[in-house]
Amino acid sequence: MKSNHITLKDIARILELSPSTVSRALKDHPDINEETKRLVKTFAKKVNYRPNALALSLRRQKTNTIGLIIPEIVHHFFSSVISGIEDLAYGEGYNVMICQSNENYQREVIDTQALVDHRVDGILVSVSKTTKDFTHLKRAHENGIPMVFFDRVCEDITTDRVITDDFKGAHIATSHLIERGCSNILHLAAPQHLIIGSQRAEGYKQALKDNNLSVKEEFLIKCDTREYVFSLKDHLLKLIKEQNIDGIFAVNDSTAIAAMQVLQAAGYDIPRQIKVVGFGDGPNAEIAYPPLTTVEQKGYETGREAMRLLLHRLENPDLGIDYSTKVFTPTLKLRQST
Amino acid sequence: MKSNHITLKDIARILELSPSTVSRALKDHPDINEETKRLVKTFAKKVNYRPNALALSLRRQKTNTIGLIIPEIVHHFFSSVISGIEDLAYGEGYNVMICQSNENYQREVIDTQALVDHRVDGILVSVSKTTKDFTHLKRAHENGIPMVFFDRVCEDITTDRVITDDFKGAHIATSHLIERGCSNILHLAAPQHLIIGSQRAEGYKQALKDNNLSVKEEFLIKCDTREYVFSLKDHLLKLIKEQNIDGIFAVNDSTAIAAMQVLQAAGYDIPRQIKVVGFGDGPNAEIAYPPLTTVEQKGYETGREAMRLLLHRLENPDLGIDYSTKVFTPTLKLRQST
DNA sequence: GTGAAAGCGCTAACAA
DNA sequence: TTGTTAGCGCTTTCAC
Repeated sequence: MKSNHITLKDIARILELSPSTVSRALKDHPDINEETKRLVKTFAKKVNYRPNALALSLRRQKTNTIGLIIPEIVHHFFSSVISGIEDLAYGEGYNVMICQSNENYQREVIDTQALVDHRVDGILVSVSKTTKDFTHLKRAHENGIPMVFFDRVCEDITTDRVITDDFKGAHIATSHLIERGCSNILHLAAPQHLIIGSQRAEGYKQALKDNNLSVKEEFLIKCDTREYVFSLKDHLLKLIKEQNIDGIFAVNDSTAIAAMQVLQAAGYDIPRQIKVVGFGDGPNAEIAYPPLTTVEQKGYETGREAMRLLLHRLENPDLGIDYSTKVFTPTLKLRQST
Repeated sequence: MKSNHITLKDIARILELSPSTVSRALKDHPDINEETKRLVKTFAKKVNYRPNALALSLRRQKTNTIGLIIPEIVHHFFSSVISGIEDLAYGEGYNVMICQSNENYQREVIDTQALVDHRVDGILVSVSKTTKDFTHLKRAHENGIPMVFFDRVCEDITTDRVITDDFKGAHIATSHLIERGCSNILHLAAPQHLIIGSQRAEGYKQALKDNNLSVKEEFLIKCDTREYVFSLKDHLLKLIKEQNIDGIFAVNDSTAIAAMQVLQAAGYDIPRQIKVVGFGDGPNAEIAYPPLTTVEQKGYETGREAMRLLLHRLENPDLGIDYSTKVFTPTLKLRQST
């Protein structure tokens, strides 16, 4: 029972026809005899013939495959993005080659390489947290591979982009805390070299300024994972107590939820004593106790739009440098943590 | 700036050498002049030459790609499986082509087709909930493509398998509830045509019998998603009240957590009045209120082991029908919901 | 030490 | 209406 894929040539030999006739018969070429067509098609179906996609791609110089480089599939936002991409891609006859960089620069470089090697028709990418050098992506782009960045973009490469208005999202979240009466607001932030990190921090700062609250650098803490929260626990609790913190805006939901758990364990009542807002609105937000008020980020739509832009470019190869940026404006999802 | 991948032939032409010489030079063939080698290699590096993986695969009759068919990436268990698979695959020079069936039979058929078309060297698969006909997989398997089932297996196809001892896991969970004093235990179950569904139900029943508790069919409710819980809310609350339910064993964590939320909203105290156990131990379990006692299922290890079995088979094509089944025995993760 | 030629599976221009 | 040929990018046998 070894690998025995039947080829077009096999069919030709058995049916005593030429490969080209078989090829044409299978794709209903007008000047093939109806009789022959029927013969070929029936036989092909019977032996379950499937054309070799590799050979096709090589021939056509088109793989009908698009590459996706994504930081971590476990995050709900990213897995929603994948669904958005796939749903559109499938409908258009494209396959998606998913690579998980695991937030690891080295892996991202290898992934890019692999996609280029496989001659994908285009690449969708959200860069890893640890990526600071973009030559691997630049090279692929200069090589002529259409590329669309989503969520975590690289500003050095001019191309299509799909982003969330992180500044606005953070501004909304922080303003909401202020409206609810908070005046000493902590921000648990992502690394500032990531645009989403700095934009969310800027939105937070601007909201404070707009409400005549002072911006204190020590209120902006680099801490963007659940684990990070637990490792900074003592520092956070000390700061919260000494500075009378009454609101926290975290750069993502799991950080926000971990913060709530640490605070509750220390005896704080949420939202009475401290109010918390997250960012993302994954399923965790509903499960958290209390359910988390958070900024709703549209993963599925982001993926879909990124794929749409890429398809548009693939179908119009002469678009040139007419790049577009799609911005999703997030909204606040009110729950009981504020 | 159009697609301009440089080929081996291009290099040969520019360097005024034959393609074969360039090919050999690049792979350090012994009888190529050192001088020539240096020349070729330097030039190849300079122009960033990358061999076309498609051409290579076609030539070698091996793609070094394995296909993965997975129900839903959003579930933590499955995304962990992916990581386990990828980590091993990468190390061995394999790429993974991930297809998400979305629990949809039609999609699973198309995915299988696509993987066969791409001539993947092997397939790892966990079947969708809605799949009842397995001909698509059978055909691929009979075509000689090595296949490993994980978690949700198909019993009709004899091949390598990686599974969790679902019976045991359910038995442990239910016994734990009984030990904690529960005597009227509900089971929120997965569809019974899925082996994991029936095995977990059987484990639940057996635990009841082993403890001289009666098995009531109306205590076994088909309900395996968060949404399902909310739609059955009234029925569940009625049943719980009328039958004095004091324990719930749910087939997965999100169902368990949703049940806790419904119960709490109805005024029940967990774990005092009703104790709840889940299955899976994803990150939700820690976030839930109260944190969820659950059966720990090893996603990463499952993926890794499935990939290991597949690699073993790829490297030993003459293994024949010497199939193996790896069973992971789950353990109980104690938290505050029981 | 290097090159010519054939072939992996497929298609399409050109011939018949 | 069907067949022949060449070629997509690569490797490898055989010849020189």
